[in-house]
This record gives sequence, C-alpha cells and structure tokens, in this order.
Amino acid sequence: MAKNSDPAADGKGDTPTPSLNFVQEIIEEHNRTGRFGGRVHTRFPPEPNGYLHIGHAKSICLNYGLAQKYGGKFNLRFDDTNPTTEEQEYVDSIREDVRWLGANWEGREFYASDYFDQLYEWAEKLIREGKAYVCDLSGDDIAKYRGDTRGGKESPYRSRPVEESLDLFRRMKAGEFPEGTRTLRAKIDMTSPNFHLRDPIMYRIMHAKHHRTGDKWCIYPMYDWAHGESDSIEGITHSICTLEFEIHRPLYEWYVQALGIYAPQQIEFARLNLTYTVLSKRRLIQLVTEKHVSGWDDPRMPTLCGVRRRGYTPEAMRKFCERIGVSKFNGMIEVSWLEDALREELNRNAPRAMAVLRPLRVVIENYPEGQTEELDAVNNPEDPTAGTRKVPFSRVLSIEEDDFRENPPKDFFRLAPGKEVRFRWAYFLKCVGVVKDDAGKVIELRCTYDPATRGGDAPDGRKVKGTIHWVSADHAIDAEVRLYDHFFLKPNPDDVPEGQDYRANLNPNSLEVLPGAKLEPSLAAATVGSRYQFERLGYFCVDKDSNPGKLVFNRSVTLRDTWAKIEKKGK
RNA sequence: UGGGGAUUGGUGUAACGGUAGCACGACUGACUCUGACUCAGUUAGUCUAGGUUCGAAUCCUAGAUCCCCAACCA
Repeated sequence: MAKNSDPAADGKGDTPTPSLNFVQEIIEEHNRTGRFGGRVHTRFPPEPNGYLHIGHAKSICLNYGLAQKYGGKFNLRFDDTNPTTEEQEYVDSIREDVRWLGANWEGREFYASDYFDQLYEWAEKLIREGKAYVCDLSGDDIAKYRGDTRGGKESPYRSRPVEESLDLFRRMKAGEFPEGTRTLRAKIDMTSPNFHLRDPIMYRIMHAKHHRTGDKWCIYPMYDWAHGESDSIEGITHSICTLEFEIHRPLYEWYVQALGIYAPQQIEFARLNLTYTVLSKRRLIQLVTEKHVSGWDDPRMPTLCGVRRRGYTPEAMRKFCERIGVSKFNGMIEVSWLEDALREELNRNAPRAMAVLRPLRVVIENYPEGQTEELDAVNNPEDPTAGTRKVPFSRVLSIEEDDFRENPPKDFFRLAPGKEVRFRWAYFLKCVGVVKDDAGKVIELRCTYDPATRGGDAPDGRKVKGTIHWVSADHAIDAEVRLYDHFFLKPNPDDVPEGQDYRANLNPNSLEVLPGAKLEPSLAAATVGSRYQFERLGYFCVDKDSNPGKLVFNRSVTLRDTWAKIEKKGK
C-alpha cells in the first residue's frame, strides 16, 4: 500500500512518477524496511549566533518539505551550546525567518540547553562505565597529544580512576576550577585515522552566562556531544545536515551506542553555493561590522531578512529551493536561478504601475494647455481579476531618458526625432523636436499626439514598433529608487589575486540611488513591503525607509531585457 | 601526507546493466499596447585510461580533479 507515497503516483493516470532525490530514496527505503515504523521526523537546528541566509533556507525547505511529503513532523531546535556567541536577538530573528519561509514547527521549539541536565547525567554514566574521563591537559597539549596523520598519544589522565574523574567532573560543574583548566573527554581511540574519535572533548569549563540557563552552568557541552543526543531525545528519524559533518557521524554513533539510546539516521547533503554571493556566517558578520552594507537586512545581503527587504517572497524562495534540488555534489548555483524564481512569481501576482526612473521632459505641442484626462490602464495582464485603474494624462509628461535617442541605432523601437511610438494606455506620439541645454544635452522633447489613437490603438490600423511608459509631470509623485546589482564582481568572490580576499571583489556599484524618480499617482497609497512591477523596468517593493512624504522603492529584480542584450552585443 | 566525501551539456538534477532524459540558461523564430509574459524550435553532457559484458553513466582496476576534517566553534 505505502509502496509509493508520492501523491502523483497514486492516480491511474500516466503521469510519470517524479524521480526522488537521494534523501527521499533513503526515507522510502526506511519506510519499506520499517526502520522507524513509518515515522518521519526532521528538524532544523540553527545555532543562534547569526542571521539566517539563503543557504539555511535550503535546509529549512528540505527538512520541512520532507516532513510534509511523508506526513511527518518538523522541529525547530536551537543548538545553543556555546553561551559566549549566542544571543536572544538571534533566536528571535531565526524564529521570524523560519516562520516567514512558511515552515511550521507547530510549537515544537526546543533548545539543546533544554537537555543540559540529561546530558550531564549521561556524562556521569559514561564516566562510571569508564568511557569518559576528566583531562587536565591544556588546550595546546590536547592538540599536541591528538597528534598528526600517523596517530595520537594517550593523555596521562586517561587512566585516572573512575572515582577521581567523577569527583573532578562534579567539581567542574560546581565551579571550582578556572576556565580552560580541565575538560571531560570521551575515551575512544587515540590512534583512529578519524581525528574526531581521538578522545573528543565532551565538556569544557566556561564561566559564562547563558542566554537561557543564566548562571546555572559553568560547564557546557560541545556540539558533538550535544547534537546527536538532542536528535535522539526528540525522536528525530532523519537528522539532515551538511557534508562537513559526515566525518562526525561515527562519533555521534559512538555516543548513542555507548548510551544505549535511540539512534536517528544522519544524512548529509551539499550546502548551497551561489555565484556572486558569499554565504558564510563569518563573512556576513564581517560585511556588517565593516560597514560594507547598512546592516543584516541590507537588500544586497543574502540573509533572509535581506532578501525579504529586497522584495523576495517566501513562495519564490521555496520555488528556488525546490528547483535546485539536493545532492552530495558541491557545486555552484547561478544567482539568476534565484532571480528567475522571483520573476516567475511576481509576474503572476504583482500589480503593474508606471514609474520613470530618470525623467526626460516631454511637451505635447498640440495638446491643450491645462487639460487633463483619465485613461484606463490594466493592472495585471496575467490576472484578469486584478481590474483596471485610471492614470492621468496631460500636456507635459516625463519619459525614461533611455527611451529616447537623438541618433537611434538600428532596431531601436523607441522615441527618436521624427519617430512615432505608443505611450502605454494613452496615445501615439511623434517626436518633432528636441531642446538642448548649453552643454548640448537633450533636456526636453517636443512631440505631437494623434487624438484618434486614444487608448493606444490607431483606427486606421497603422502600427508602431515601440510602446513606452510615462507619467504626467504635474500629477506624478516623487520617489527615491534604489537599484541593486551583483554584490560581487566575480561569480566566485574568492577569485582574487594572491594575498587579497573576497572583499577585493566587492562591487562598488552594487547600489545606485536614484533620488528623482517619478511615479504615477496611484502609487501614493503603496505601503511598506508591497510589490509592483514598474512596467518595462522590473519588480520593485516599498522599502521601510519610506516616509509619508517620500516613498523609497527597492528594485527586487529587473525584467528580462532583450534590448539591453542586443545593444550590448552590438558594442 | 592520514581520513571522509564528490565528479553526467553553461548551471542544476534524473537514468539503479538495456533509447543519456528533465529544468534553467543561451541561440532562432512566432506572438505582443511591457524588447516583459507566453509559445515553437535549436544547441550542448557521462573526469581519464584500461577491463568485465551481447550491451556500461551504472560493475571492476588504476589514475586525475575538486570539497571537507586534524577549535576547549557549530
């Protein structure tokens, strides 16, 4: 019956069974053999010491998606075993980001620190059984004894009597010793080729206040000692993590076996790498502290709060994560995949509007002075239910500087002296003259309009090649528009000359602020976070820096621009 | 150097000894009141060398390349 739990395969139709990724295959194998009694229970286990980024989104979507697909559960667990780096601020932001992405942990929000008491008991048990011991070696000496590829050397404290270790461990807990003076170590194998098995440290002394347990503890478990047991305690079936933890797996398995507790299955997948992007916590923190960005939520940051501010939707993020798939191959995904996912969604859902980023004045010589008319514009051609709106038209308009060329290149469909184009939803206009300033720069276009083309169609059936957007100068509202480009100059930010680092590849033009943009008046009602397609330009969203008097828009992503491509090729 | 992983078009991902497929991109064209969207078509791949087999991306042997580990971080 549960032969194939994929809904698409349930029907009798000839829809081919979509292929499974390697994690799903493992899960279905477990379901066949009954290893977990058909249960699927995943979790997302962040450390609250930084903001979540797109790489985490991949993990969240994977874990939550698996739980959903197989009718299982999904936990949120904070791995808060290091009080010196972790803060409540991060817990809050992580919670918000996971929720935003749409992953629902249904109240199963846990903390490794919830298990500190249990972990402590288990540690004593291992000491009593001769499987752990208190070690007085200094950090340097521990490293020295751990040895090199040929093997390590046993600590002189390894054979200390169980009672002595137990006593010392209790006194460590009681706070009798200064930081760094002693550790609790698992007694495994100092000759193992896997360094993680050479008597790994389980507890270290840290006289630090923990964001949740306060001053209760002055010994804290190492991640390796806490992680597997936390999964075990929560009954996690599939403990999914990134590749670098693969070599830790034997250690988790050793702990779980030594303790005789329930064993989850760890599965490792390749973390996300994106072109033109850095995705390591260390670097993200550096970008913030060195002020290369305005903060964690700078729209150029790959943090979830950053892309959210940029205008990304949870749906687009999920679509992206689904599309990139999951495997053990450590590749690099093109950022354009992310942008495509956003375009795809916003094309369907974002209302259209007209906005002029770099205005050029247009005067219609044969249009009556002082006259205004309201023209109908379609809100979203992809969504008939979105309706229409009115846009004011008058004698003086603004168009995009880029939509006029005094000496147009071949195949330029837009305005040029003597050429006629359609002003979207309005009239056909012909350019009959240009006005220049002293420097010879075109500052105004003189045009005529054809009253018979009202609405944008010519009764005589004549065609125009180009349609351009515009706003009425007197009716337009002011806005600041922020354009973003790749944050780094090279697909791989690490591609730098000897002696430099990824910062050398920071794109100095990744942010361009246009203070004098003009918007159609309907946009005056736009609220922070709302998204629009500015026709022919891209998708934009209202930034939180907006004031009632002045809107600020972020460009989330451009539209595909075939003309830009043609022009670039011509050069 | 010791150990753990990985390698299929430009990118990502299938094919589980039997026709190398799909998606995105790129390129052509059609359509178009957004040079958008949509649609049609084209393009291009099994890391290398041997072997097993009627048949190999898949199995075997050898090699190459890339990533990761050797914190009292996670």
